[in-house]
Amino acid sequence: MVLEKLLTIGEVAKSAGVTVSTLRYYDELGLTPNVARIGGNRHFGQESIQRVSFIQQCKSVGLSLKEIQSILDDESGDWHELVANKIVEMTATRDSYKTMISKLEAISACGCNDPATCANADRS
Amino acid sequence: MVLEKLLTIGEVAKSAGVTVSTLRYYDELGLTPNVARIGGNRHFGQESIQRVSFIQQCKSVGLSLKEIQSILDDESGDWHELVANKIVEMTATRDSYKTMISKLEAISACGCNDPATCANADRS
DNA sequence: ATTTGACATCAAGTCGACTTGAGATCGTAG
DNA sequence: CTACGATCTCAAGTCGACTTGATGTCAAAT
Repeated sequence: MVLEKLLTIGEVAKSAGVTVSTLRYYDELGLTPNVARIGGNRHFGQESIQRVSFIQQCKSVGLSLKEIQSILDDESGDWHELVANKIVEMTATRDSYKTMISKLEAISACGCNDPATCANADRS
Repeated sequence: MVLEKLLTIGEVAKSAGVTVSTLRYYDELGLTPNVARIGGNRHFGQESIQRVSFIQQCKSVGLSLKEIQSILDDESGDWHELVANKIVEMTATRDSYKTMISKLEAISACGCNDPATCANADRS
């Protein structure tokens, strides 16, 4: 393989769109492997940018850092199950969202201005 | 109107499926209006149960207590906009979820076991 | 008379994901 | 050699939504 240029923490931060403190925090948690120390300073492989972006994507859909870690570290294929469960969860959330929307819209039409107790809201 | 029986904090907690501490906390934030004090003790109107359940529903779709408060307190119709924005947000989340799923499934098929950097993942 | 149970207040603790701040050190340009 | 910006560590702070703990009051049951 070709020698790849290692990146400073600042470069990774800029490319991945996170702060350097966040990167140190991730490193501390072991979310970024292959971090070389040269004179105390961290040096990241190129793949780190993709990896950190992936973490952000996962976070944006509601995964915790712990869950993300178990996906990234997985040796056993467990993340398939984890992801499957998350899909179910997410679908449920979407459904209750729909319910709430129509509830609110019914109340909106009613004009009573009390979302919580409006009679129109009961056709769930 | 008919005289309604007021409920103790314990009764509301049981019916709405939350702890009494949570109810005290909500009361402190002003999320439960019409709380009468009789000899120091809180007494809630019947509607409190629906109201608290409504709050739980909203929370479950990702609204913060502040946002919920602005829906419940709203005089001006602003909550329509708030809800509309949340729908957009939620839809976006769902979309990125889909993207992530197919990404993970592609990697799963590949077997390289590095979700973050798998080449198969790039057909976003 | 005392114990029990439900209620009260108030301060402090918890958890996750960071951020902020203080003070030290690295690496490079002049 | 010095100055500068980027980096380092470590401790503490932040925010939201509660929970936990200490301590106190009150009414009803034993």
